[in-house]
Amino acid sequence: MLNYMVDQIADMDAVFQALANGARRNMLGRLAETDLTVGQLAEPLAMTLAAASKHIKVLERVGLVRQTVSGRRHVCHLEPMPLASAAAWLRFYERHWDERLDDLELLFDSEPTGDGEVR
Amino acid sequence: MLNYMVDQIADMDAVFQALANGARRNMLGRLAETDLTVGQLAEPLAMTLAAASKHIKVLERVGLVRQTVSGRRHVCHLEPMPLASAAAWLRFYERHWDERLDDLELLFDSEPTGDGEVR
DNA sequence: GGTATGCTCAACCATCCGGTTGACTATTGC
DNA sequence: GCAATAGTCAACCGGATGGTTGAGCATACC
Repeated sequence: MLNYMVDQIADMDAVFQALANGARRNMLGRLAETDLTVGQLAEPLAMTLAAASKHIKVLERVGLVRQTVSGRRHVCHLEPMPLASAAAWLRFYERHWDERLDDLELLFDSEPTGDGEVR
Repeated sequence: MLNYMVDQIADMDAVFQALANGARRNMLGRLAETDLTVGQLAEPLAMTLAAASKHIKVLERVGLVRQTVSGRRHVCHLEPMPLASAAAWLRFYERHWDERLDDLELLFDSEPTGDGEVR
């Protein structure tokens, strides 16, 4: 019943699209620590303020960021729920990569001279 | 140390980009059940074989699908590891949406006439 | 009041994306 | 051998993306 809410927050295409950009993932990562202004988000990202502002609007449109104006500063806040729905989609495939990793471990275990060093 | 391998498989941008399309996610979902040919993957997806072929190539480029030719049929096989690296990136944010869901539950618990029905 | 700061908006540009069509290759079945 | 089947490839097209510049608008500071 909570899952229903999680799934409805934004459509998958747009969420994954929003995540398909390093600058935006960088922003999300830093917003996970604390709220930041547009300028602070832009600062380490070799691009103009206008470009950063557009990235933030992409994140806002899919519900990943909420922006509140405080004086002349626009403060951004992480809204994590769309990430939960993306994670939920991925979780369906977990058994597949688990099997794959089990196979790998089996391979390592049967390695005769293995000392933990991979290659 | 296995994580190292998982993270290296493909760059995040491309993986999330590949997932940012419903047709491609549909393909992955069905490949999770069983291997399928290009034609079988295309069949339920209102688009030409050529378009489907291009989607499959996107999935191949990021390592999500491996294609083997068998006669005139091209059989596609799910390669799940890039999904694991996407999931790993998302897992970092899990605590955020967990907190958020806890807040929601708290809200529901304090609801005076709550009977479990969400609107 | 006047100037610097923080940010948005609109216009523009090059590139990418998702789709089509048409031509082509290779296999299969009669 | 010939026609049908299964796919790929290249060219093209319209719309989305990711960036820039320049203008404009509030707010903060002296």
